[in-house]
This record gives sequence, C-alpha cells and structure tokens, in this order.
Amino acid sequence: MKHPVSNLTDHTGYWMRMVSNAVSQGFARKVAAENVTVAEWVFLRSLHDEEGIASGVLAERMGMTRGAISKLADRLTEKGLVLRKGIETDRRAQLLSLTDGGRAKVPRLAALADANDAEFFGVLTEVERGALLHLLKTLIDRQGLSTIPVD
Amino acid sequence: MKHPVSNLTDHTGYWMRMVSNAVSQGFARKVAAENVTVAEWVFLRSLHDEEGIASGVLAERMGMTRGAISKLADRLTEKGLVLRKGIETDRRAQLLSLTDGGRAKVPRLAALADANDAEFFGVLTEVERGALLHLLKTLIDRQGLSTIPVD
DNA sequence: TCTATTTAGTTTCCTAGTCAACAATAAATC
DNA sequence: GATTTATTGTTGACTAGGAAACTAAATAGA
Repeated sequence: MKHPVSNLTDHTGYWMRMVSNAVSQGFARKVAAENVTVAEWVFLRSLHDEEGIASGVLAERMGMTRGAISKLADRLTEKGLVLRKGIETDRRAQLLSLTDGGRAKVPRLAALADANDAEFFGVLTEVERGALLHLLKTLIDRQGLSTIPVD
Repeated sequence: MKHPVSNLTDHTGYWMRMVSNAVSQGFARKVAAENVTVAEWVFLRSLHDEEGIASGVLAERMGMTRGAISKLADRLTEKGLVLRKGIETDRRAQLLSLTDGGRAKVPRLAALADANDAEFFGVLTEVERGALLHLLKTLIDRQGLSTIPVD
C-alpha cells in the first residue's frame, strides 16, 4: 500500500464530536426559545452562584477572551439581564451581577438544560450513563482540563 | 427549598463538551500549522475518498448550509487545493475534486488527526477506550445521528 | 410547448467569536 | 515621588458560519 490515510471515523474524537455537537445543538435550540445563547446561559448561571464576578475572571473560567466577555456583557445588559457595577478600590475594574430579570430567568434555563440532558442521555441505562460519566471525568482528570465549555 | 436550580456540572453534556472541545481545539491547533481549518480537513478528506462530489451532497453530509460549503470551496480553491468541475448533463451543477496539491496534503493532515487522537485518548487503557467508543456509538445509534462533525 | 415549479449554487446581511491595539488606572521600581 | 511596567476592560478589523434572497437552469404540468 502506498499511502495509508486514516479515515475520519478511525478517531474516537470523531464519534465524541458527533455526539457532543448533537447535545449542544439541541440545547442551543431550546434556549434560543428564551432568546438566549449557550454562552449567555453559562454567563448567567455563573453569576447566579456568585454575584459580582470580575469580567476577567469570568473570561478565564469560560475559556473566552476578555473581548468576548465584554461583548457578551453588552448584549446581556442590553437585554436587561445583567448589571455592571463599579468598585471603589480599583477604578478600572467592574463586577458583573444579575438583575432581577436575569435572576428570574436562570431557573427556566436550568430546566431546559435538565430536559435536554435527560432527553439525550435518557436512551442509556443508568449503568451506561454512569460508565460514560466516569470515563469523561477520567479523561478530564488525566488531561487536567478545567475550562467551562461554552459553545 | 425555593428554587432548585441545577448546576452546570449536573449535566452529562457539560462533561462531554469539556472533553470534546479539548480534543477539537487541540486538533484545530495542529492543522492550523498546515494552514487548514477543521472544516477544511473534513472537506478535503471527503474528496479524497470520493472524487467529484456535488457541493449540495457535501453540505448535507457535513451538516452545513450550501452557502457555507460554497465559501469553503472558495477558500480551498484559493489555496489551490480544490477544483470545481462543470458537468455536461446539468449546467447548474459542479463537482468538487482535489488538485494534486490537495491530494498530497491529505496524508499529512490524517497523520495529525491520528496523533491528536492518540495523544488525547492515550491516557485511557485499551479497555476504557473501547468502552467509551461503544457508549458513544450506542448513543449515536439510539439517537439516529449521522452528520459528520465539523467544528 | 410554454409556463410554473423545483433545484444547484452564490451572494448579502447578520451573529458571535478571536486577535491585537488601545486608554485608563494601579503597582512596582528607581 | 516620578517613571516604568502591568493589568482591566473596550474597541476595531477580521473570520467562519447561518438564513434568506437571488440567479440560472432543469423538470413538471397544462
């Protein structure tokens, strides 16, 4: 044989991406009905746990650039879901927090996330699902991954 | 309890996406060194197997719009990797195929894909890797997924 | 046949990111 | 204390994709 060129389907990453994209696109479609993107959902959910995050910190956690977070914050402010608050001790910095509307939106979005996950992984048995989760966490641990997936 | 809002980490899709994004971004970084994107890789690899694909067919398989494929073909033609050929029986249609340069590039890209997969999933044992693959294919089967993942 | 509909691919406008330059401010160094 | 350096967030230019309008050509229907 001259050139043993591997197939797309030879890679585990191919199958992983096929599944992952389907889950993610399904969720994106659901939250779009609430006029929110997946990145916006992660942003809002993060602020729900921890009011007053600096935008740089959020950028770090979400694996996005500060520029992207800046624009994301613009859009969410525009939609009335997020507020930027100045801080006395550093006039460059700002802390991001939810408006009442933003806070009210989070449980509805969380319910969509629950439904999407149940719908998608519900075709597995409890044992299969546990095994999958264990394998994923093993990979994450051994590869030292940590950034919150956003897209 | 008032509002039982699930955490981001409560969903299997969250962990799946974390892993999948890492694999995909690693591969994107590798092929960028060959001046190619992941979508371009899938495009080239598809043409390598089957010369003369209609762009609409490719759009279908890759789960992209015809518009996106049109632009992708533009870029690859610009780079001298792909050719559009007219066809006698239908003057609207065109068949896409690789140039010699495009054909020569595929094995190098395939090697990068092999390396990326090995690097990423190499931290699993053969048994673990087999189990993961089986679970992914089970999901794909039960959910009826088929489009080639591109991003 | 000739008109209406469908189909193949392109183009335009829009979105959501990156990257790199930037302004304002804070911190470090001399 | 003045100056250099680092840090925070924003901006502008660019990229890759989707949605829908569009063009040209083929097919179906009367």
